[in-house]
Amino acid sequence: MDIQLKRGLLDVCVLAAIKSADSYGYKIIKDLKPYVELSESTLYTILKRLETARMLTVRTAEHCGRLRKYYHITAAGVRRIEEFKEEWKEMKAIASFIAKEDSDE
Amino acid sequence: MDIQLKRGLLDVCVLAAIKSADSYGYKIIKDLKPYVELSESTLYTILKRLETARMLTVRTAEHCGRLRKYYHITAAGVRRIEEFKEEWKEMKAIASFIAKEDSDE
DNA sequence: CGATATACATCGTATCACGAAGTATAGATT
DNA sequence: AATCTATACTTCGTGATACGATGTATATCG
Repeated sequence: MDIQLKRGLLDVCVLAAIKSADSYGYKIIKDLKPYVELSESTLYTILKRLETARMLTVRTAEHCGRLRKYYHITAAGVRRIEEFKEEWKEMKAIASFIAKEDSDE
Repeated sequence: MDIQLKRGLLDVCVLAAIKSADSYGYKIIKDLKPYVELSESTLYTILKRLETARMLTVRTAEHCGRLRKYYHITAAGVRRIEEFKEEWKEMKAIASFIAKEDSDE
């Protein structure tokens, strides 16, 4: 899949992945795998960015001797998802414009 | 609308805008305006990129004393649109994942 | 004991959208 | 005649971003 195309989805995907239950980096990657592939470096960049934007909070916890950083969505993060849903309507309009132009020869 | 979100659409939008009939910069911007706003600097960057990728060809013509560069889509450009339609299916799957995660509280 | 999975971090690079600023002409308004 | 607006294309610099490469460290399994 084209990198440019999925760009705008990634942040919201990560937010969606932690929305119902707090999660951590490695798990987020595995959970999202069926929908979008994203590398570790990409994910940690995103998590850092979302944290700076206060769309999530972090809590470090030990799990079987290994450290884990659990991410928790904030109200701002939830709002971001809602905002995305609105933007998605515009996206659909654009996509149908493309399909329309393509159909009439 | 979020810049990142529309990124992947822009190239294909421009291709769609010239598909049924050759067009030129200024007209493309006006034609796309109802769907996506894009500045001149953005458009000309895109046109240059698509030309380099051989997805369109350029022809300069005079129109009432002013120069116009008419853009014509190539077979590769048409294929790019087809490819987009496939990618769009994946995009829809991702968007419904986001909506799903968001709905079950 | 070595391979694999888990878990996180950092650096550098390439791609890209866009604002700003510039050049130039035609037609309308004052 | 002068000014404004629309048309039309160009270039430069910047900030945002995805990602490969590389590194650290531990647990588990064969």
